[in-house]
Amino acid sequence: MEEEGATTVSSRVLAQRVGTTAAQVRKDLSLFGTFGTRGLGYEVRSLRERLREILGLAQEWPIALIGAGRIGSALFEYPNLRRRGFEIVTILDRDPRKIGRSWDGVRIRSIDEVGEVIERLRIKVALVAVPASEAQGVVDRLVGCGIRGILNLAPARLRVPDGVTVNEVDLALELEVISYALGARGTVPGEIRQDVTSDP
Amino acid sequence: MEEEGATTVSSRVLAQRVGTTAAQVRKDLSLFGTFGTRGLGYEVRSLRERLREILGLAQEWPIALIGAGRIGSALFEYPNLRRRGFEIVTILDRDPRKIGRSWDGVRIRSIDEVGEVIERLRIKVALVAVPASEAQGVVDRLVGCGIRGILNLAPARLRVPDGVTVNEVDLALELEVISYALGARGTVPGEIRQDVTSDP
DNA sequence: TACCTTTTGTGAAGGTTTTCACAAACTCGT
DNA sequence: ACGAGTTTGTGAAAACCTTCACAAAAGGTA
Repeated sequence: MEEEGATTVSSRVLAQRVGTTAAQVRKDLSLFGTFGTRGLGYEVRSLRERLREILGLAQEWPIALIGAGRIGSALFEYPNLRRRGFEIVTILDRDPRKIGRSWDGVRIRSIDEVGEVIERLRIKVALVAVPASEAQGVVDRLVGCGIRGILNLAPARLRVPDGVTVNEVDLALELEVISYALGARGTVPGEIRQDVTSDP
Repeated sequence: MEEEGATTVSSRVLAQRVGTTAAQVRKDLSLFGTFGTRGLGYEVRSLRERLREILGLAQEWPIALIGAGRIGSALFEYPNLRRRGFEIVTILDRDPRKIGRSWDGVRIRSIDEVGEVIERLRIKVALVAVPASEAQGVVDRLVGCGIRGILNLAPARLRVPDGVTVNEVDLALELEVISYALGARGTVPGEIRQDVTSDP
């Protein structure tokens, strides 16, 4: 919206863009303080800035990529991560044939160096892209070295201690969600919705 | 559990495995019918079979992969999709240098053939892995050809008509969720939980 | 068969989230 | 400076979801 030249935006327009209702937008924002001006709406630039603060996106996050296979490679080349403030600053793998190579200037290191690297680069978040069978072991080591957040792409349910945040992405599961939605003949609880705003 | 030799399982054990409560498991299942035997629990094999039916996973789903770039390639090689009943049976791209090549026996075709291919192979679900700027255009064509479900990996918000199911996966967004969770000083609504069962 | 144990299925209670609706606060044009 | 027109922030109501708790139904045992 900033790039489109808008200086101000209403809850109704925001809701339309993100697919929810105006009341929801206002309630959600109100949980963090008061952002808008009555009769006018929200000032785009300052709203953006305050949301960035709240979401913890005012800083750059250095990321460790664990697993230099197909998926790891695709993630590394994915330009969107960097654009959104997440930079993969180290790559760790187990395979001796990969260790020592570089991707675009970033050395692939042995997973055994995990502690040293994480401390030196002050890494708090890791992207785990290893086979499912190795995921739990890798995660245990990461947590042991002080990693606080993990985005897990391996189709494995991970156990982590309190205080560590795990977010799982399982593409097969996402396809299963679609499969269920398509199969739902008639009306079944849990149908996929595509909401549109409606406020006076 | 079937592989582990269990023939029967209680709601409590199921809950532990998936990270919820026994009551929740029972309520959820009860929405679709009655599955268990009082005093004994659920028969593993038949529960699995009925859940597969409900989720629409009793069939194999042929999938169209749109976009033969890095991400498309990683998806294609991702063994988990096939294991879970989703098989990529055609690959479509726009780049003439890629069209005509094959990945593991699957020809990369021109996006212009989309209608013909989808009809011939009876494809209902597509995996969209194209740049964000092209996503909406591609999706419009897919929907026009009768695609009913889309798993979108492009970081773009898609508009589709009613009756088409879209599921978006945005890795940067998932990292932002972690960023927020780590930043949350003290207790803030929406904290990440790691539930464990507790039932008498 | 009778009784004890286990575990489901499910109303009711409790809790959370979303929507409604409106006073208060602001802008803008005159 | 004033009045008409917007739009926020938010209590209250409605909707939704989860947990509780227990009768009912089964298996096992003697």
